[in-house]
Amino acid sequence: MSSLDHQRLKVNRRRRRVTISDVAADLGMAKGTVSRALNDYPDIAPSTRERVRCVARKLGYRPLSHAQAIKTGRARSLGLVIQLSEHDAHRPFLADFLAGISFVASGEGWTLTVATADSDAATLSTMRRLIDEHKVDGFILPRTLIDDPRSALLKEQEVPFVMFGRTRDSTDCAWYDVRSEDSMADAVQRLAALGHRRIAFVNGGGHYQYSRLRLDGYRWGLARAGIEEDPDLVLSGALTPEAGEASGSSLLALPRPPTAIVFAVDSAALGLYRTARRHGLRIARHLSVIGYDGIPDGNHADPPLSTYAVDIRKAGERLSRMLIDRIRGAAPESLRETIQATFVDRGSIGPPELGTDDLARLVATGRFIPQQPK
Amino acid sequence: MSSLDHQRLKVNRRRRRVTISDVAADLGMAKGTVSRALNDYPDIAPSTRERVRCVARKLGYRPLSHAQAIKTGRARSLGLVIQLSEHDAHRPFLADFLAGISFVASGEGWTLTVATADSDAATLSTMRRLIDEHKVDGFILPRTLIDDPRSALLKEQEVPFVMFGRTRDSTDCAWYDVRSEDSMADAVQRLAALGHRRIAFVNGGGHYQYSRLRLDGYRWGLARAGIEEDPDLVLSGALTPEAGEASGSSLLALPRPPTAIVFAVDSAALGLYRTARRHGLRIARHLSVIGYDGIPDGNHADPPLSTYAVDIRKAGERLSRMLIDRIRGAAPESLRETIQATFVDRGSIGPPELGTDDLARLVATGRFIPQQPK
DNA sequence: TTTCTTGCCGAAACCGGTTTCGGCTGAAAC
DNA sequence: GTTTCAGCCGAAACCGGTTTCGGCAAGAAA
Repeated sequence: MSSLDHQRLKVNRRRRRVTISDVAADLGMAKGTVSRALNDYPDIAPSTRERVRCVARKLGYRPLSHAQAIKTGRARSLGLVIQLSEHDAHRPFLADFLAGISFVASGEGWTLTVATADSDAATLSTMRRLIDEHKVDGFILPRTLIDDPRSALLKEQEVPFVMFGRTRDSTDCAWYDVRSEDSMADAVQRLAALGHRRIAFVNGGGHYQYSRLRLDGYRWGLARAGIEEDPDLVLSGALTPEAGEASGSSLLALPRPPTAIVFAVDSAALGLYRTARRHGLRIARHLSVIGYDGIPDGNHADPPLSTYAVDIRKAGERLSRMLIDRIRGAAPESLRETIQATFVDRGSIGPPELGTDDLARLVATGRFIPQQPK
Repeated sequence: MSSLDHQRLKVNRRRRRVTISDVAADLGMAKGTVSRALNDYPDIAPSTRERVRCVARKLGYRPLSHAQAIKTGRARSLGLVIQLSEHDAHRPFLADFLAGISFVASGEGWTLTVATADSDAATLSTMRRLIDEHKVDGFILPRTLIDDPRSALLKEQEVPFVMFGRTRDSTDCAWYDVRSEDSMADAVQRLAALGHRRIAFVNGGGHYQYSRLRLDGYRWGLARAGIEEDPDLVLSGALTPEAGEASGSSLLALPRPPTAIVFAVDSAALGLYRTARRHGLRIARHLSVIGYDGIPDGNHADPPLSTYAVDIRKAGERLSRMLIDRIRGAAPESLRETIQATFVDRGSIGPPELGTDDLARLVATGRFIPQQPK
């Protein structure tokens, strides 16, 4: 490389970028040939391909992604619209989720476009904008609902997508999901194995697909443990510590309260600690509790909350991988995976120290008087 | 609109998108004229502009962002590279931060491109890739270091950026920052007003700019309260609960332990609760503690951690706004803002029940103060 | 009336790539 | 010695926009 070339390189670096024409000129070839060589077209001689590669590297050529996109119709970008209206048990995991997605995407030379929205309508209109301007080639849909309007939109617009979580109608859908129902069943069986017979279940929000599944799991667990379901012991709609606290209170106010409670959501489970404190009960000794999600807060509770942890980073990686495959033309049916959460016992469960009747008496005579024993 | 047009519209919606040429053809104009009309060029008659607007809307025309980018050199995308190796006090806030950025960006028709990295080197190479492929027009730099290699790179490449946090050399830098030093000073003064004279400070990581500033703030606070600094009472490097717990232990082991501790980082402050529990001390009664960040976990501690909360969503909004202005040509010097965190007293501070000597004796004798039964 | 603006728009170049098409070359087949 | 046919590459069209430039018409100035 002559010193003049060096100079030009410096100047290019500053003001003008190295284009494919620069590479072609340096090689004395047509720019179309350079493009084909770099994109592994079969009608390019291996020696030529190598020569082109070499010069391109030497000049520091990087194709302009949007210049490619205009002809290929591919922005090489994955879309993720995060809706953060409500409780958001996934909030603490967002960083890991993004890390997983971004890791795989970067490896393939793709990028991640993130937007946020505060309602279903806003989510849809944001997605529509991203589609219209063709900012992204496909979407990852977190937190799938039972009937998800997003998948309807994307199917209609023929935009590829993958879902994190299953949905009711999953025709033409690719998805990745954690089999939380299995964890719920596992939780019940563990508690039963410790000697619990009155095991309650506090579910999360109703319109999420996972709520339905987790309730199923709870029932399987009961069935396998040979325990008959008591409808009084099943509550739902608890996504926050406050709601969890309230659920706990009403369960303890029952004539025959549970000695163990399975929560579908960790953050609700944390609310039970307050309930227990108010009643002078010790978690694990008087009242066993298992959550689900593996949120970090659980570690700071006393005793730390036993829960099922989800490898959310891996979920991001897999979803990213699947979406890219999907965009490249893979059939949605071929892109479906489930995984298990892993149980982490941090000490919030144990054999019941008191039976349900003793527990009821303790609660009743405590500082807190239950509303009305029915 | 004829039914044939309707048909074509449908077909377009499906397979081919509406291009500017379609709009031009419908109007019987040149596509250049349409482009100028839509972009508010002055050499277009108002009536024509209106007519073009109308037809464009009718046909549902949306310009392809990367087709524009090729000529304008603007991808209309903001870049954010998140580095999540270490403690990450900002992790719980990531969602809000993204929401803030995304909110303003969307409003201007821009998008947010997010990438993650696990080291300084990876961060830089990721940024380089985004620059080379011109995926983004500028960057938001979170967690500014004292000497930040990212700003060096961006200055050299002449890529616009805004920093969240100040840095040592801020020439040509736009930034937004929370004056955490003021909060530290405020914390010390509050504690002094409650009667504390032995007030310790546990700092965060050394290479962050904020660590230096917060230490300054602590000192101002001492000076204003008329307390002389005791070097024994200043520790640093505590970013996690574990580190906070250790810092707390070593402070309590001093001959004249502090009766109050100011932490630069909430998550470290939470570690002190464990220390206190181990020593049978009650937070607020025997040991006052103030943190900084306002992480949600603090709410679940017992008693909840008093801290300084930062409006991270607003920070995202402002940074987004500033970066867009910067990309549009505003001078970096004109884009600098600071804001105050707000104190939230949740009950982890109070007047010292014991003097430093009594406290030392209590810790030394290891006499456990039983928790009073309900 | 002629000339000079000025306003407005069409035509075409351009941006930086990709893809199609056709022609040239050399070796194998006839 | 032709003919055929890959293999390989150049030329040019194309993608969907933006921007430059020049020309026409109407109105103002001479």
